[in-house]
Amino acid sequence: MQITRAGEYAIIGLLYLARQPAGRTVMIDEISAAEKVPNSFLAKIFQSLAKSGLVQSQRGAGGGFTLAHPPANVNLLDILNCVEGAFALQKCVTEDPACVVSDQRLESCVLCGVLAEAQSRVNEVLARTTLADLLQRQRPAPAPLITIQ
Amino acid sequence: MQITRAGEYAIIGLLYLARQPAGRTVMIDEISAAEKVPNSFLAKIFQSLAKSGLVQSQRGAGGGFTLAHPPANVNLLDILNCVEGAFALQKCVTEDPACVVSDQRLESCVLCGVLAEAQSRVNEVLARTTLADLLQRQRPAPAPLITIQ
DNA sequence: GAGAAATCCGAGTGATTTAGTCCGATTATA
DNA sequence: TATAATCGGACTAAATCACTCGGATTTCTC
Repeated sequence: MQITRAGEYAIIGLLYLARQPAGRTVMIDEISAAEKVPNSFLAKIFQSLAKSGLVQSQRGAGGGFTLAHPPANVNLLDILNCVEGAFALQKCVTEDPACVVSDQRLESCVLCGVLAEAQSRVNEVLARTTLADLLQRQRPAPAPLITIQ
Repeated sequence: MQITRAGEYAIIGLLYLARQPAGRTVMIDEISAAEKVPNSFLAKIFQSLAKSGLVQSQRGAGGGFTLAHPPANVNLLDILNCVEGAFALQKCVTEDPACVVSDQRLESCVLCGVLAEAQSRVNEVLARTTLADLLQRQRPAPAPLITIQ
C-alpha cells in the first residue's frame, strides 16, 4: 500500500489544477514544467484520472485538462484508488467472496480481520481529506487584519 | 506498505510457535512442512526475527526456535517492522529531520501530515493485536461446560 | 574428538512491479 | 489542411519481491 510516484504525481497535478482560476484549461506540459514531474508519465496518469471522471480532458489545439469537480469534493482516497493499482494492505481486503490470501492459504486468514480494520482506518483518513484541505494547509491563512491584543 | 510474503510467513511461523507447549524448541523444517511455507525463505525470515529478539535460536543438533516472549506480549507491528523493509505509506513518515518526499520535493509535503495520520491509525491497530489475539480468533472458545438456560 | 544436526549469513536468481519513454492514432482548432 | 493537443498501447530500465543455494559456524551425541 506504499504510495507510489503515480499517486504522488496525481495529487500534485490535481493540486495544480485546483489552484487555477475556475474553468481554465491547462496542458500537461505546463503542469510538468511547473511541478518538475516527468511529462510523459504525468500524461499517462492524467489519462486514468480522466477515465474515472476526476478531470475533464479537452483534445486538440487549446486543449488540456480541468478539474471535473470543485476541490472540496475531491478526496485523496478517490485519487489513489484511481491511480494506484490495488491500494490495499492485502489482497483479500479488497477482493472478493471466499478469502484468498496468497494462494488459498485459508489458515492465515485470521489476519484478514485485523488488516481490514487497519485498511478502513487509512481509508477514513484519506476519504475525509480533500484537495481543498491540502490547499489550505499549503498556504497558511493570512494574518487577520484585526488582531486581538 | 502492502504486506509482503515475508511478513505473512513471519506471522504464520510465530503463530505456529505460539501454539507449541511452552519451552518446546522447533526446527524450521517442521514449521515449513506444517504450514506449507518454503523453508529456505522461512529460515531467512526467522534470522531477522531472532536478530530483533522476537524468537530465540538454538544452534546445533536438537536446536531450533522458540518464542522469546509470551504470545500476549508480541504484537503485529513489532513483527512487521522487523521483517518488512520500510513499513510506511511514504518515506518521510518514518524517515528523519527535514521532510524528504521523493527527492527533495518539498512542495508535495502537505501530504506528509495526512499520511502520517493514516500511518498512525494503522500502527495503532497492529500494535494492539497480539499473537494471543490471533490464536483466540483462530480457534473459537470451546463451549462452556455450564451453560445458562 | 569426530560426526551429524541444526542455525547463520551472504550471494545469486527469476518474476513481478515501478517508473518511466516513445510513437503513432485520434480529435479539435484555426 | 496544417497544427496542437490528448489517447492509448507497446516498450524498457531499474528496483523490489520471493525465493534458492552453499559454505561457515555452533552444538549435541556417541
